[in-house]
Amino acid sequence: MYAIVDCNNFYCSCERLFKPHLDKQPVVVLSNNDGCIISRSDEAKKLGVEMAGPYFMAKPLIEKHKVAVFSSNYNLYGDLSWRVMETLRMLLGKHSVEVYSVDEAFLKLDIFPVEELQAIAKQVRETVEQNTGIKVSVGVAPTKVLAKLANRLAKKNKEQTKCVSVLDTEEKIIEALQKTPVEDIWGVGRQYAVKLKEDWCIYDALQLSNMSEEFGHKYLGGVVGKRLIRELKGISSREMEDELVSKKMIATTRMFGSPVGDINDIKEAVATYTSRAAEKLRRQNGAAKIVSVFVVTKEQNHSLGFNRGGTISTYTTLPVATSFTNELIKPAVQLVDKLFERGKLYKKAGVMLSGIVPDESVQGNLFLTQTKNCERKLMSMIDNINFSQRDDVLKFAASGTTRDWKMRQELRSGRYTTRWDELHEVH
DNA sequence: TCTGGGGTCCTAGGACCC
DNA sequence: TCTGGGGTCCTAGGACCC
Repeated sequence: MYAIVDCNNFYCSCERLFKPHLDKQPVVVLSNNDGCIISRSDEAKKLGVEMAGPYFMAKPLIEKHKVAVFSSNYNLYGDLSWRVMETLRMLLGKHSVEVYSVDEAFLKLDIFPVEELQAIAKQVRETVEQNTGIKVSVGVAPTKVLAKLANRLAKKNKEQTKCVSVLDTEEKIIEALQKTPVEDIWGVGRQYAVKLKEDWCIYDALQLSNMSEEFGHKYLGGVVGKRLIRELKGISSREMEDELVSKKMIATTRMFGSPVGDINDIKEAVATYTSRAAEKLRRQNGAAKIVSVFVVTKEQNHSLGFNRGGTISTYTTLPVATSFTNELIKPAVQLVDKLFERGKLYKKAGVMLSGIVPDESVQGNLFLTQTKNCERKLMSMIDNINFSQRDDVLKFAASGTTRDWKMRQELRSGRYTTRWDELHEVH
């Protein structure tokens, strides 16, 4: 049996932890650049504030009901996430915990008798709340997909379920399948949902679970779809995965605070994003061989509806994989010259590092020149200082100093748990 | 005026090889 | 008139996730 543990309205809960007067008050958290709404408290949901909706469109509603609004504060969320995951590892042993996202983890519960699962799930929920202040919901079932389904139902009906739902009998599974619309199944996105309903008249998970594996393979993305159908039938087909220690691709991309038309601003932004991506690369002891850069133009199109704008990208392959910021910034900035067109306005840029290999020489390498080893020490010093002081105390000149393009983040709360100078004060 | 960021996996199709 | 079969590797693009 598997469990999925999912933090309730995670980002909003993090904000509330340090602002207890907001308990029971509507709260929302915005995406980067204060663009969209990415987390809502139950009260905000009830008011009709929509998930992933643009902030400016929800603003009248938000102001009318005095909803508390926060820019996203990833330092805070990341740290609280770590505390939640540590609690789970402490309870079940680290080999039974798979961190799936910042606010979700799968647990493998095979060692427990089925009749104890309800109590265990309850204990998990209570311990996490006790230790971290974060409320979670727990769904338990024979497969990961069914566990997600259980979790969703637990959350939907908090009073009755107390945020715990265990599908330990055939009847409970069928009932849960029946109650789940096809678009709410984990692994069915917008496209497939439309196709299932329009082409096949499949509206709920029970109907989908009665389809054949071949159907899944043919119409829901090959082996992925086949696996999905099997999981719905109760045949576990997604095992626990090892924690993804090394990423295959590392990206840093941002919207600009306002549209940018100056190539030098774009170069500064790209240099900054490259520095950040290189930091992530070094954290996993990797070195990258491919540097890609993309820019997104601001659409001149005034037609109704939201236009995603055109993305233009290009990449370069380095002769030798590297993790040194300076060696990555140079090619990245050169790529901007290839992409930039004078007279156009840009709203976003990004850097991606791929072709990632383990940086063998990280332990020191006899054949490495002395200067390389010096550079490596320099990089690790920069990382340490930036980490312990504040972001970007030390940066490369190419990143610029004025940063006119920097994203908006006007409503961010303090980084209470990761910065001494922003420690929460109680008066 | 104003719509995020960071990932994964899979498939199809082309280039190339023997 | 008529021109194989099997494999690998790479890339672009689509779908999904939170």
